[in-house]
Order: sequence, then C-alpha cells, then structure tokens
Amino acid sequence: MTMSAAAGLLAAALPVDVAALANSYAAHLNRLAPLATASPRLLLRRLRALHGRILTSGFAPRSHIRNRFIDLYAKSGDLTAARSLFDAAPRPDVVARTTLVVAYANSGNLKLARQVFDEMPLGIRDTVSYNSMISAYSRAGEGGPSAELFCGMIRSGLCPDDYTFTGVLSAAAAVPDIDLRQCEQLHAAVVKYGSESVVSVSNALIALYFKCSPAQAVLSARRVFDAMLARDELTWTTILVGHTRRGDLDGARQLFDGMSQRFDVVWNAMISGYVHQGHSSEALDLFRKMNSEGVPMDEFTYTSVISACANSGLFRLGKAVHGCITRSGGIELSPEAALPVENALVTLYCRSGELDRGRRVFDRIRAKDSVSWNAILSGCMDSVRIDEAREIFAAMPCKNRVACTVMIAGLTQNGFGEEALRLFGSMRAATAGGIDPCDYAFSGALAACAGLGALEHGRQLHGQLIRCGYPASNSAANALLTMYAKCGAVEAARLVFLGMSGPDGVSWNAMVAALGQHGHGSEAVELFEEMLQKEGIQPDRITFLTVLSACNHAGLVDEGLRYFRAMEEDHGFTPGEDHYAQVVDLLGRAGRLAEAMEVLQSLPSDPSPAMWEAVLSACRIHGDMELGVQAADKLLEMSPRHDGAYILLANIYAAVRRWDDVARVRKLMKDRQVKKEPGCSWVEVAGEVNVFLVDDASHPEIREVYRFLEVLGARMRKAGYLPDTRFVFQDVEQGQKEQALSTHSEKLAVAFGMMKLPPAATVRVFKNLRICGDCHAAVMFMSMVGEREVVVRDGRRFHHFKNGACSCGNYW
DNA sequence: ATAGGGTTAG
Repeated sequence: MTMSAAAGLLAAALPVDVAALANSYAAHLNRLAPLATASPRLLLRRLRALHGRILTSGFAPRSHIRNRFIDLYAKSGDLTAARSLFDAAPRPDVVARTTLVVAYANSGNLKLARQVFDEMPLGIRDTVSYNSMISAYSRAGEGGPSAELFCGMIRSGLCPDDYTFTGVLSAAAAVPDIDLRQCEQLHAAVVKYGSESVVSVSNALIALYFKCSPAQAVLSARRVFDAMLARDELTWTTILVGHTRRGDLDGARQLFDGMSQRFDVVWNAMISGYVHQGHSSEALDLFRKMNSEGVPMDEFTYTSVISACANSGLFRLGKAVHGCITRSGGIELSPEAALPVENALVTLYCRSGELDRGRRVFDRIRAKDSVSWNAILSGCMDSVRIDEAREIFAAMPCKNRVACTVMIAGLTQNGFGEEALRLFGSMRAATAGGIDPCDYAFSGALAACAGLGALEHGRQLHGQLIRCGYPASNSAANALLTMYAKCGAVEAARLVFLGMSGPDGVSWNAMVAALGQHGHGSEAVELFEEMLQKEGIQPDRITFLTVLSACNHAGLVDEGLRYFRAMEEDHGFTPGEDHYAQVVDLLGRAGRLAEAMEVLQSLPSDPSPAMWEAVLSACRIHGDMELGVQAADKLLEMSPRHDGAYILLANIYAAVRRWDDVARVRKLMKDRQVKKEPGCSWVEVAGEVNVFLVDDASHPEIREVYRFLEVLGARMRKAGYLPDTRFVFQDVEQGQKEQALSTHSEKLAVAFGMMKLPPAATVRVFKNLRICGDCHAAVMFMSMVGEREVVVRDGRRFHHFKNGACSCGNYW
C-alpha cells in the first residue's frame, strides 16, 4: 500500500466535513488565480504544492475543484498537467471541456481545441462553449469556421449572446473581401437577438463595416456609431482606426479633434493611423504634441512611434525616442509590456543597417517571443547574412508560420530555392510543428519554383494551394502567375490572371511581363493599355519597366521608346537606373548600339552595372568585339565579382572562336572566386553553359561543358526537377530568328540531349523545338535520347515524330 | 469556462 493511499484511508476514516474542505480548497485556488498573469511560474509551484496536499489527504476531488485546477494549470503553462487531470475525470462536464478548449486555444493549438470541442456531446454544449470556440477562431483570424459554428449553434437551438456576436463579428472582420451583404446579415442577426445596444457588439460591428470594401459600408459604420448611447474608448479607437485604414485621415482627425473627452489611448490610435498610411511626420507631430500636453504614453505609443521611424527611414529620430525611453526611467514597463517596444527596436536597428546593434537589443531581451526571433531573422535575411539567418532559424524555439515564411522568401531571393522548397515541404510535417503554410509561404515557395524553372513542382503547389483554400489571396495568385510565366507556361499564367477576382497592380504587371517575356509583345502592350483604362489600378515604375521589357523582348523598339518618354511626360515618373538600363538594352538588342551609347552618355550620373551589362549583351548578339570588351572592362572594374560579365565576355570570345580567351576568362573567374551561389538556378546555369556550345564540339572547352551538362542533368533528375527551356528559347524569341533557328535550336538539342531527360521533359523539349520550326534539331534531339515515336499537341496543331522523321498538321 | 480596439515579425 502506498503512502498516499494509506493517507486516503486514514482521511476517509476521520469524520471530516468534506464540504468545508472543498470550500477551503476553492478559496485557496481563488487566491492563487491572480498569479496567472502576475507570475505563472509561481502559480505553477503553488498549484503543484496544493495538488500534492490534496492527493495525500485523499480528498476525492469535486468536479468544480478539478475544473479550477485544469484552468489554472493551463494558465500557468503546464498543459500536460491540465490534460491529465481532464483525462482522469470520470465524466468531464461542459465546464471542464470548455476550459480545455480555451486552454488549447490560448496555447495556439486550434486543432486540439477543436478536437476537444468536437468530442463534446451535443447535448451538453452551451452558449459559453460555443462562444469559447468561436472567439478562439476569431482571435486566429479564421472567419469561416467561426461562422460555421455560429450557424451550428443557432441550428441546435442555442441563443447567441453578446460574447457570441463580438466573436463572430470580429472573425468576420478578418475575412479578406468580406461581402457587404454578409455584414448586413450579421447586423440583422445582432438586432434579432437584441444585442445591438451592447457597446462591445456595436464596436465589433463598426470595425466589421470598416473592413468591408464598398464605400457605403462606411456609412453603415457611421450609422451604428451615431446610434450608440454610450461609447467607450474602444469605440473611439475603432472609429478612428477605421477611418485611417481607409485613407480618410482628415475624417479621423476631425473626430479626434472634436472629442469632448479625449481618452488617452485614442492618441495611440491616431498615431498608428498616420503610421499605417505612411504619414510619419504627422504621426511624429502628434507624438510631440502628446509629449508637450503631458498625455501619458504607454508601450503602444512607443511601439507605434518607433515603427513609424523604422518604416519611413527616420532612423535617427527612432534612436532618439529609444534614448528618451531609456533615460526617463520614470516610465516603468513590465517585461511583457516592454517586449513589443524592444521588438520594434530590433526592427528599427536592422532596417537602419545596424544589424549588430539590433542583435544586441535582441540578445538583451530576456523573454523573447516569436516576434523577436522573427524580427532578427528577417533583419539577417535583409542584410543577406544567410548563414546567420540559418543559425538563428535552427536555434529558434518557436518556428512558426512567419518564421518559415521569412526563411523561405529569404532563401529564394538569395538563390537557395531548393533549400526553400525543402523547408516548405517539411514545415507541415508533424515533426516541424505541423504548420499549415499560409498564402505568403506559398508565394515564397512558388517564387522558388519560378527561379528554378521547376514547373512540375510549381503545378503540385498549385494543387495544394487550391486544397488549402487560398483562392482569394492576391499574393499567392500573383506568385502563381509569375511561376507559370517564368516556367514558360503563359497560358496557365493567363488562366490564373483571368481567374482572379480583384487583380491588383502587381497582378497586372506580372501578366504584362508574362506576355512580354514569351514573345507576345503586342499583346503585352495591349494589356498595358487596358490597364491604363482600368479604374483603381495605377501604373507604377515597375509597370513601365515591364512594358519596356515587353517591347524589348518583342522587338518593338519604337513603341518602347515612346512609352519611355510617356512615362515621364504623361505619368510623371522620373526614369530610374533600371529604366535607362532597359532602354539601353532595347536599343542595343535591336542593333542600335550607337543610340544606346548616346543614352549612356546623356545620363545625369555614371552608368550603372546593369547598363553596361545591357551593352555587353548587345555586343554579344551583334558580335561587336571591340565595344563588348570595353563594356566588360567597365563592368568588371565596377563589380569584379559580377558573374554575368564574365559569362557574357566568354560568349563574345566564343562567338569569334577565340578559345584561348574563353579559357582565360574562365580562369579569371576561378581565380577571383566568382561563383554562383550553390543554390542558384540550375536552369540558369544550363542556359549559360549552352552558349559555349558553339559548333566546335571537339574543343576541350566544349567537352568540359558537355561533362558539366551530364552532371547537371543527373542532379536535376535526382531532385525531380524538369529542366526549363526558356532561357535558351528566349534567344529565339528575341528576334534574330533566322540565325537563332539555325544555331540555337541545334545547340539546345545537343545540350538537352546530353542531359538524358525524363520522358515528360523530353516531350517538352521536342515540342519547343518543333514550335521553333526546327525540324532538323528536333530529329537530332529525338535520336539522341533514343525516342521512337512521340506526338505532342500545341493548340490545334500537332507535331509527330516517328522513325527518324518529323511531321506536323492540324487536328481539325 | 467566453468578448471587442490601438503595437511588433512576412
């Protein structure tokens, strides 16, 4: 017999007033409850002590005592203890179950919370248990499940109360593009169940209407606001923030100035409104006014102001605010309250380029949260300190969705696409925490596919994206569109574009680029003209860059020049270096090298590397040795590790068969350690290498390239990527057709033939060769890979290869 | 046992 069992028997034998004991335990637990916020660790110690005493006393726990324990264990952070108590209950009641739902929801594990909720017998569910689950979803921004539960509770005859409505309304506010009609239906439900006079419900309703895009929604919000008999500080912040988020800063300011009694926190709302709209100076003016009027500031004020500085590049001011906070020791912030401020400071220092200082602030934070980790992680990525970012990521205790997304985007942008895709693939695995990727994570992964030319992988992601239900996310759709476009699947890109409910400027730019890059130059220009007519879509600097590039690819030189002029004259954009580089490229590619050089010489500042690169590439196409070498010299002088310069220079030499010079350039690259990042796109390498495949197949340089291609092909097959032909076909599409067809397709056939492609890729290469009209190259390719017969369809045309010969025709 | 706004990371 164990000690506790013996004590239990003893206790049972004694005439103890069990009810009195229960009351004293309950009172004890009530006294402990405030510790949940003040000091969870102390709470846990006390709880364990009390729990131990109860166990040894042999007191058979009453359910309300047990429930209290479950609640407090969860609040002290020991979910395991909470769960085992719950499991030990013979018949857990609604309260126990609801407590556990809330416990899991608060720990961020919505799935477990929902599981406990679902296991709750329908008969015992009450309004509070529904409310708890609904508000859990609402805090997580999950509008769908919250609405579904709301309907479920009405169906089962339960009456929604003000808690229900605040939850459902605020969840609905998190739904992107919430329908005005749905808002009105919810509003009607509020009225029907008599909650319209509750301040919190009205507040949530106002917030909801402001999130709803149609302009008349604002009027509805104002009507609710005007009808309110009592308003609290939340009402005011909601209405102020609502106006500012819709860009109506003046409206907000009028309300703010007209308030008879100004709650202190309302200043924060106004400041954050200015910050959000990028009006940093007004935000800071208000901050100063707040200071001079002696309005008490809190952590929200500091956080807003510091992030205003970080966002608008006012780093010195931000640091001054930091100094003020530290100096005025009078403001005592608890560690919890200081955390967001410190997090904002990490971002401030990282953005100002002082990563090490950001790191020091970060290191000093005692209880770092996920935001702290993510801030320093993204700081490292932005400063291209990839290894450090990898270390941080590995060390992070909380690799959440944002952390993964930052990593994926950062890796992709810095040429580690494969690593990014591996991470994306592993994040949803249970071992990594089972994180469902959000639309931003998808767009990072899709960008990685775009960079790698991994069309098949991208297609799979498309499928997953649909299954995960992100049809409305512009960021995901834009990435998808770009992925298809970069992988050469223009039609798929077009379908994505057409399927979007509200394509934004980025979408339009991406679609124009997609058309432009694949030889549909005039269509690209047409789409651009359509974009100009579109209401609510404004062309930006990127748009013009894209149009110039489209004209460039399609050989629409004069149109390009016209748009270049219109950009400044009609739209008021001063051309940047990138625009000039595009124009130089446009002229150069068209063989108008003299004009290109004129542009270069007329620049207000020195030409950028990109412009010299354009000149160099034009020289490659047109075989202008002299100017080409000059441009390469310039480029290498400016950036000695610019890999493109070496490759283009080698190309120029290869074009005139100066193999010794090619070898010299390659050796120089080696000596100077000009290396592509290990994760760089293989496809790009293949395209690059391909240019060495200029006739002379017996030359040692070329043989080396062949060997390289074989290795490359093996690696790609192993990783499951299909090679992409676009880099090679780009030459074909960019004019020079006759020449390109006679040389490039053949080279391509040889190159891809050497790579021993999997069957699906073989078909694609064959199709592309046929579309280029090069029968000879297609036949050569097919015999290299040992195919006997292949039929591929291209629209209504088909291409047929059989017994060493090609034919083509129409299906109907 | 349950709620609403304002802050920080992509």
